[in-house]
Amino acid sequence: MDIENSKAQMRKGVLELCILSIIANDEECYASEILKHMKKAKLIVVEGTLYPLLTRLKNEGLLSYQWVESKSGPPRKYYKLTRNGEGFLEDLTKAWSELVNAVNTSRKLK
Amino acid sequence: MDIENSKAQMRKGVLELCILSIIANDEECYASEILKHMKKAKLIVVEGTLYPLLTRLKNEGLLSYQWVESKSGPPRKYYKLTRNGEGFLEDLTKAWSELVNAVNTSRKLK
DNA sequence: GGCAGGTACTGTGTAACACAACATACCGGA
DNA sequence: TCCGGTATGTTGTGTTACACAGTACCTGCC
Repeated sequence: MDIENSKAQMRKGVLELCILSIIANDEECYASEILKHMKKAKLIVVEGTLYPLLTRLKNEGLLSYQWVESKSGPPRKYYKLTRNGEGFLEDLTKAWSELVNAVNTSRKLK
Repeated sequence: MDIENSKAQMRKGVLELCILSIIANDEECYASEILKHMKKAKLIVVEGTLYPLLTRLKNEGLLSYQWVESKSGPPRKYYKLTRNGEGFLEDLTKAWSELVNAVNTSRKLK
């Protein structure tokens, strides 16, 4: 195991949180936009990872989507958070900050 | 997927970092002590998770251990970081703070 | 018609952890 | 001496989620 692997491992756990956050901030967006945003935040993800995740979140009732015509290709699925999704994102955000605290605690524990 | 599942998922990625941090701070410790520390930091892990991980880290040359007699049971394996382990922990710590920044960025991105 | 680019989807593999059962060593009391 | 309980360490199986690479389809343009 090298450091790249460990970084990928840490990233895994927060994908859900990041994707929901990005959708929440954008009001509405489609997969390629999400990918761009994540890339901007230095969280590299590929399409094959993102699409199944979006589908799963939709099936769980956290996201809904809408087909929108595009001028430069096939129509796009614009996602937005459902009410459940908003609640879940709140819980997730709280869990995240608790985790950050827990990790920092374990790093200082004597 | 419920919130507990997501929390578990986030926790997975940081186990390595936490365990190495705890061992680094304690100079030397054995599995049960690590479990106690993690519990104190609200990072619940069970033995069946910890032991294989310690073995893996040892095989990768990040940890070394030493048998030490105990007054209240069988001998214990006291782990400590190797020089490689110290370097790896530094990298991991850096990766962690980068991740925290990345997540926070994605949460504020507009 | 065919080519290029953009968008969405799928199938297979891998890695890591959860869980539960098992193995061994030590100690104290009957 | 034997037995039970506790502390420590180990192993095997299952689940889950993501990576990766390939596929499908639509659109516009030459």
